[in-house]
Amino acid sequence: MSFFNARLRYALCAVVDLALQPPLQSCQSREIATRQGIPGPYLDQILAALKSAGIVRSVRGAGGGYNLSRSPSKITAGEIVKAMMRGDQLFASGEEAILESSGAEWVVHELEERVEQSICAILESVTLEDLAQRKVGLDENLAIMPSI
Amino acid sequence: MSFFNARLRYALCAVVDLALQPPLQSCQSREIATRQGIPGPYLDQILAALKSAGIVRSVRGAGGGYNLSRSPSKITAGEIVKAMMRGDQLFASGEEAILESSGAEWVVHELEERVEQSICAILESVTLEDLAQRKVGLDENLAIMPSI
DNA sequence: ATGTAATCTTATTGATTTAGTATACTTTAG
DNA sequence: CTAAAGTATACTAAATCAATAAGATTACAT
Repeated sequence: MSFFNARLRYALCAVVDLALQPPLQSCQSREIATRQGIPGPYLDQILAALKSAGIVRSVRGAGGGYNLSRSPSKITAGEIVKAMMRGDQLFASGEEAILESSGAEWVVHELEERVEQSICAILESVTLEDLAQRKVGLDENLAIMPSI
Repeated sequence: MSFFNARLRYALCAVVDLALQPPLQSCQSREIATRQGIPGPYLDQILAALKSAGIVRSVRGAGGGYNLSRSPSKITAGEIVKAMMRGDQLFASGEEAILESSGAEWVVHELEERVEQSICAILESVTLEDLAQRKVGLDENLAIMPSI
């Protein structure tokens, strides 16, 4: 099942990682990779996709790296998810064809649409700031009661 | 993206089809297949999975077929979805391992869980009766205003 | 009994996607 | 110039998807 795949999870981790770094300072992809346990070259592909979606910026050359292109409070989880979808738009293909068919496809399609709507609503309501703050909170708890 | 795949869509169509047939009467898989435009032998596999999940019953031999094992109002879309998931339980694998990790996996996991919760809530709130009635309603509309 | 109509079971296949790896190239700070 | 970074493309092994194929099993009808 799991609607999230490794690529998306890695992207979200990477971007939360960036949100937790001091801003205005660019951060090497390898640092992110080791902190988050993501295979280095694979993360590069993901960062490239995030860049072309306008979510991160990059500075090339020695001393370069990545940083968020906007403040974490202005980036939603939904944007990351959209950036991670290869080509296949949600509901691109011909709806008329389905409507015409005498089968139950249309009703099923409506259900599917309803589910996707609710997914989008959640993802768009969660910002990177929310996720980053949540992580800080959890880390503090873990520091107080280490490995129960 | 699309959280629904062909197998699941076929299963939902098949089961809505059964809900629309006169009850207590078993219905051949081939009839369902042609009505719903599903490849015959593929539907057989799907019906087998639905059977072992206790959603449909079957009568073997000549004159046999399939029917719902409960009234459509007592079967939710969520059950169909669960029945169509091969083995991979939602959130089977070790949560502790994720919690221990210093990365952002846990926060991402929480988000994922929240999304799945909302999907389940929708799917469990929709019954086969709802879907079947909706289909009947649409078919009536289509009869009144044929191919605008 | 036997034929046949139906479900049931298992295996195979080709295409696609996933999750990486590998390699080479480009840009730029120092 | 050169080393440190990102960029780009191609490749691969494994898994999954959507079927197809072939046969086994069951039960009703005659």
